[in-house]
Amino acid sequence: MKSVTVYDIAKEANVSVATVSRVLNNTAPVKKETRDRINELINKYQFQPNALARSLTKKETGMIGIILPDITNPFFPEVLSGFDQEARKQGYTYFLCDTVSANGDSADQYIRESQYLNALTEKQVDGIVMLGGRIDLAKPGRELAEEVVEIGKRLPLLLINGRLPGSILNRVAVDERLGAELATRHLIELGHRDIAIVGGYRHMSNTLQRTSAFTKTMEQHGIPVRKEWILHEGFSVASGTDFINRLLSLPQRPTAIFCLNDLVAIGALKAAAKAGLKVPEDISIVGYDDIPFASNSIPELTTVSLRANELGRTAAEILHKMITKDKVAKTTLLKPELVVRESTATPAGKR
Amino acid sequence: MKSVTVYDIAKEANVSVATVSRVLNNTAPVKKETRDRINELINKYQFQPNALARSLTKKETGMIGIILPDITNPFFPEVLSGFDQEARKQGYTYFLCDTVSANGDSADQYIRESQYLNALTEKQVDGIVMLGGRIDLAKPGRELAEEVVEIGKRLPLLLINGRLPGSILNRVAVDERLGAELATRHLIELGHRDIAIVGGYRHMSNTLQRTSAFTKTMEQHGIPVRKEWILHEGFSVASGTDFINRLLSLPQRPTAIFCLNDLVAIGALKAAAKAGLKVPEDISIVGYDDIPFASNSIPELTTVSLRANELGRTAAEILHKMITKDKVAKTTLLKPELVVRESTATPAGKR
DNA sequence: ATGAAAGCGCTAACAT
DNA sequence: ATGTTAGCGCTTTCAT
Repeated sequence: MKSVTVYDIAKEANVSVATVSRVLNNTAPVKKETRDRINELINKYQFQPNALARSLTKKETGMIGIILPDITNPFFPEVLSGFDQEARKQGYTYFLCDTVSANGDSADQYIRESQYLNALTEKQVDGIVMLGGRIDLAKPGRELAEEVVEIGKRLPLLLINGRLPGSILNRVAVDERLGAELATRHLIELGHRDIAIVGGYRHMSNTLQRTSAFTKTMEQHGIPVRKEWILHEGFSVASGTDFINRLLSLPQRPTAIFCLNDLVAIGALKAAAKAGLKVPEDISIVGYDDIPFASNSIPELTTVSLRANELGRTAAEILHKMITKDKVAKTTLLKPELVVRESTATPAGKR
Repeated sequence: MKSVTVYDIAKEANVSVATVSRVLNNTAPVKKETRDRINELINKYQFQPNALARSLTKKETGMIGIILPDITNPFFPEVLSGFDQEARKQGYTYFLCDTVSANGDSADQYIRESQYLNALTEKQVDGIVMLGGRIDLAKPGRELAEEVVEIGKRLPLLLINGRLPGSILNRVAVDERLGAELATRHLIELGHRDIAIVGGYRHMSNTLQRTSAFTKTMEQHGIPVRKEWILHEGFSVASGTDFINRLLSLPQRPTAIFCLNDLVAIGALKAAAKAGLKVPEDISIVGYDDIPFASNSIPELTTVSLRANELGRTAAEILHKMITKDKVAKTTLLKPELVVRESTATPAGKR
């Protein structure tokens, strides 16, 4: 099926392709009469200009790419949704690049990131947003970092909630330390002193930052932090139940648990229920992220909201500015918010 | 920043662009010596062929589009994830087109669908997958349907879990009637006779089909269906709690509730808890979709699995076949599965 | 095995 | 206000 081109339209309208292009893009005045004639033909043939050809000459595609770890993790659809809103508003259409690897191997994930980075630049996207993966590493390998930085030099590249040490890449992020501080202080103010912190990965900078802020906040209140109540290595529901089971088997049990994401908190909720513990009466649980389900669990989860939607929206906004060469701050820091719901309360001993 | 092209490579290698193209695409034998020389240059300059230019001549882009209603609804990320897996395997990169409208107005959604349909064809995608929106309508308007059908004539277009009456469009779907039958029979076999069915929208074909299958199954077992226990108009958590509250205020209460999606079921779970009812002891609840959270609620939700991941994967497979002009069945029907967890049990009266 | 040149469909000077 | 033409960067006959 041969598709119709500007030439076909031009010929039938007895004008040159330039004129057709002019009415298409409204880029120069065209006599109403001929414009009408052309528009009629466009309608008649349902003519759609070939965006590839257009982009080839204009050197802009209106396409952007977003690389993220796993759309199946409920945090990301929220971010993506905000991103989508704003990107759409600016007229972009975007490639979704999910880097999840079937076997959970993170080396695979980084390879995938590289592949997508490549595919996206070949496709001449106007900009790229990255989220998770290597940019969340506490110390990413030199090559891993360099590759991204290199691409960041050739086109607008924005990191969400991550960084590449020493690089000049733009980023937008939610203040990790503040988030952890909010959660910790909430627990302390409720009267807790025996607080565990679980979830995350020791090799990820977010985990490190949050844990460090947690420790600092505890110390500021003169509360000791127990090593055996710090359990990392996991961001899943399953690891959440595992963490709590380990905690419960300890001679000394905490009265509150700060989970480094909501998935872990949900796992904790489940495990607590199975163990016959009531939340928050017997134990308080606070999550992190405020995924949609956090407000639908029983009890509803007290958590730290990363305002994911806004984060995504902001990212798209900034990327757009970068593309249009507007000035943007190198780092945009969003403030997280504590959302107090039902899973936290004053510890039993203090009521 | 001027980017390097085949010409630059060709010149420096003392060959013609044709030769460079040959080694790039491995499309004709090239003397090892010159091939090496070219590859070296490619490496040296980190040369990346411009995919736009390539696509312009090859008339294939390796890009596809997926149009869906709302990535924030946890069912869709599951589908998308399966789709992603397979699409990636086939070397496609895809545009995500989310048609959610801020104000929840479905007219807006259809407009958005049209816009994306247009944008995607202009961008010369190799194929399109549609999900939700107008294709879920029991009777879509003529224009709405025609537009899609028209596009389906020009390029591979596949519908997931939907249809356009009388059209010749390919589709892959999960058997709606079977799903509803599975859920209903499960409840009946448990001993329930007082069963309500809630959720969905009367103008959507899935709601109609499921409700009809529910009714039929009930009748086959000689169980009357009560009109006041059929509550449509909502797929959200909030509508779920609303449905159940209405049900509980009735003089006659059902002993089991079949919710047309998991979100509604979760709302029902919440409302039941607030009303002091124990699930499943006091009332049984079954959902539909098997979203990830269904296995994380307390109690865990008995539900009908649409095998979303597989659905997405299958869609990508079929679309690929359509693109490569392989033969494909017009309709591919997947079988849903009942997943029995904790939210259903024998009714109190029969224990 | 390699080169020359046409063409993919459009936009953007530059003319008129 | 409109036409001519030269690209954009690549692939692909057709020659050699």
